[in-house]
Amino acid sequence: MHKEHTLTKNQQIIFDLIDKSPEPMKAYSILFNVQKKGIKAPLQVYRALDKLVKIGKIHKIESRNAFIACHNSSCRVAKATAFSICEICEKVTEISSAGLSKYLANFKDKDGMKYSKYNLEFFGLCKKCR
Amino acid sequence: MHKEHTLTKNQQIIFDLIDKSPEPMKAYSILFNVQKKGIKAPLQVYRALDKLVKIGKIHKIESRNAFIACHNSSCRVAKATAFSICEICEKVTEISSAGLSKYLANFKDKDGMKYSKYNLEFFGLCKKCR
DNA sequence: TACATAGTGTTATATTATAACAATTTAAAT
DNA sequence: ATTTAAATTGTTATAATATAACACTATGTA
Ligand SMILES: [Zn+2]
Ligand SMILES: [Zn+2]
Ligand SMILES: [Zn+2]
Ligand SMILES: [Zn+2]
Repeated sequence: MHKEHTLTKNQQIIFDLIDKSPEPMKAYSILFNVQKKGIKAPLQVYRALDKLVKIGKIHKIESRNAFIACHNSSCRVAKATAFSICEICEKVTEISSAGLSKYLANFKDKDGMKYSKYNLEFFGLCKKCR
Repeated sequence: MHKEHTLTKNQQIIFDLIDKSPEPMKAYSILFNVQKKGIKAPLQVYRALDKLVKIGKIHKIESRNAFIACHNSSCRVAKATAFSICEICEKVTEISSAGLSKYLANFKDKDGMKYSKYNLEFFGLCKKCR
């Protein structure tokens, strides 16, 4: 059993927004959307995002500078993430494949080193766009 | 045999700089370093970087917004990249593993879709920092 | 209570990246 | 050789992304 993090007000507002979004959200788009709830400055957004990433509630899509809610109960730690990204419609899906995560968690580089943390982004065309 | 790209003056200057650097370089650091050679504006740097990335001479380390020269003859196409990143000293190494690239090139998601393009970033501590 | 840790609100600023436009160079195609 | 298209350049301005610094408040814990 892992520890549940109680989100603060700002964290909850921002998580809810991202969680409801069908697509990854960018920081300033988040800011725009939560201004009516009293979150007025970029830092307030970035601080909440940092924390949410740290506890694994959301992930950052590095190639897009955007954030997506985690729907994969197995990666609460935010340390091993994989996504597929459509290069046309920008749809992003978190990949949850036991085989893939096992392979990557066990991967050793030339020096025999293992890495417990990674981020993988696949690019292609989604079903709709093909 | 693949086509050799003849670099333009700006592209060559910027590639040489990145290629000689022991660590990934950021765009504005590149700009600072090439100003004495007549490249004065960010756009001149970004345009060269875009092209160099496209032809696979350099790669972008997405999580660091930095650029590294490719020393892996097998990924000229810039479509399948993997790196290890030290979270302390920020050393970045391009991973060239036939097994890994084969596994990822053949990976199919839940819908049976394959992806020919991907970027993978491993995080950990390098030998020196452990 | 006292202390430490985390979160907040705010202003200002740093860093990363692109828009828009005019001119020039390069490589092909006729 | 001349025309044409594509790529590159130079330039100014601006957009988008992210952090520094400071004073203050809330929360948990000893
Ligand atoms: Zn996840
Ligand atoms: Zn799509
Ligand atoms: Zn490479
Ligand atoms: Zn290191």
